[in-house]
Amino acid sequence: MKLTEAKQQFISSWGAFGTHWGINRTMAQIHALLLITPDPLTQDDIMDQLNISRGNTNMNIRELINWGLVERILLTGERKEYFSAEKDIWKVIRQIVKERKKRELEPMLKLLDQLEEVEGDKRDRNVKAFVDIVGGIKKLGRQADKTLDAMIRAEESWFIGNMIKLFK
Amino acid sequence: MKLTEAKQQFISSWGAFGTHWGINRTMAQIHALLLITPDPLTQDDIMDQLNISRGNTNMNIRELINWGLVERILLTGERKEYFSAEKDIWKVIRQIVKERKKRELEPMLKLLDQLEEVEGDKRDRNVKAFVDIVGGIKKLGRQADKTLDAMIRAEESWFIGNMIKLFK
DNA sequence: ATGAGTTTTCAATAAATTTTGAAAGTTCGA
DNA sequence: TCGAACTTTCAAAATTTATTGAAAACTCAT
Repeated sequence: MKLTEAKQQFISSWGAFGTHWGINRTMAQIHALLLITPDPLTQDDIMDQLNISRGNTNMNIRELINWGLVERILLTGERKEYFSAEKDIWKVIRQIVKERKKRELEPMLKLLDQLEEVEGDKRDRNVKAFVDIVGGIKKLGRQADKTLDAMIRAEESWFIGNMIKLFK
Repeated sequence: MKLTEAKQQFISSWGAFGTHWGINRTMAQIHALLLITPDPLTQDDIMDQLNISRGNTNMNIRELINWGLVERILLTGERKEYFSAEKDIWKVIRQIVKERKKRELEPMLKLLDQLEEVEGDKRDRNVKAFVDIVGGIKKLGRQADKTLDAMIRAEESWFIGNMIKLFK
């Protein structure tokens, strides 16, 4: 397989993959393109390579920057902004985990705390079923929260080493 | 908070949560409703409680069954089908992980194997960047695959116990 | 201060996804 | 075999989400 074709495949698959995880196709594709490109790219480079409009490109680059996955690079003497993605996949994963934890897991746990305080007799099977489920989700959520915290702090070698020990 | 209100909140939050993970709102809401309802429900019960059409209800129940999260229950002497969700959250999570692994991680790893065999001189920085990224994703993906396998096989107590030991 | 180069915004449009509901299909007791 | 009860399908409609592109805003060397 030629490099050009392989790149194309990678970008398109990464885009499709993203849509299964609540990330929009274009954002994932831009990320993919920046991942496999050793040098920083400008907005125009990205527009040209992915055939997307300026507005779309701009909006999704900014979103990637918000996620901490892409950084703006200013080359001295150049007017244009360049963009570059973190290439260390372990760092990428940790960054994504960190953001999703903050955006989704933490608010969810906060909500569950409130819902668990529902009024009513625990002997009512409806109340019991509700409290049991909410409690169960909370317990697992709390554990996930701690585990992910540790993962975010961990070094790749430490993490993988421990995982292998734990699960082999 | 009253039970009715709490249920409503839970269903609606679970639905919103689902959309961040590539799951459609209705499917997540039906799942939520079945989770917090101790007794099996019919299609009509679900339609009424969530205010959705028959077709929509039917389609999403079937999808939940495909995911192994809901089961069809036939009560003797009743014509109607009833539906009930697995209530053990740990089992629910394992089931979801198992399915997503099969549907997404495994095909992705297969693709990466192909892409890594790109033609070209490794001294070309473009080829090198591509191969490095693909290789890196593959390595982490492989580890995730193994780890998730172990998790799927694990008992909750074993899993959480180990996690606590590992990460505290 | 000017204006060429560049980035950002956002209303309009397009595309993708979800939902509806009526019709077709199935099942089963009598 | 019939038909009532129930389930499934799917084309059309509604809704949601993504994309465009032109205009506005910004930036900086002169």
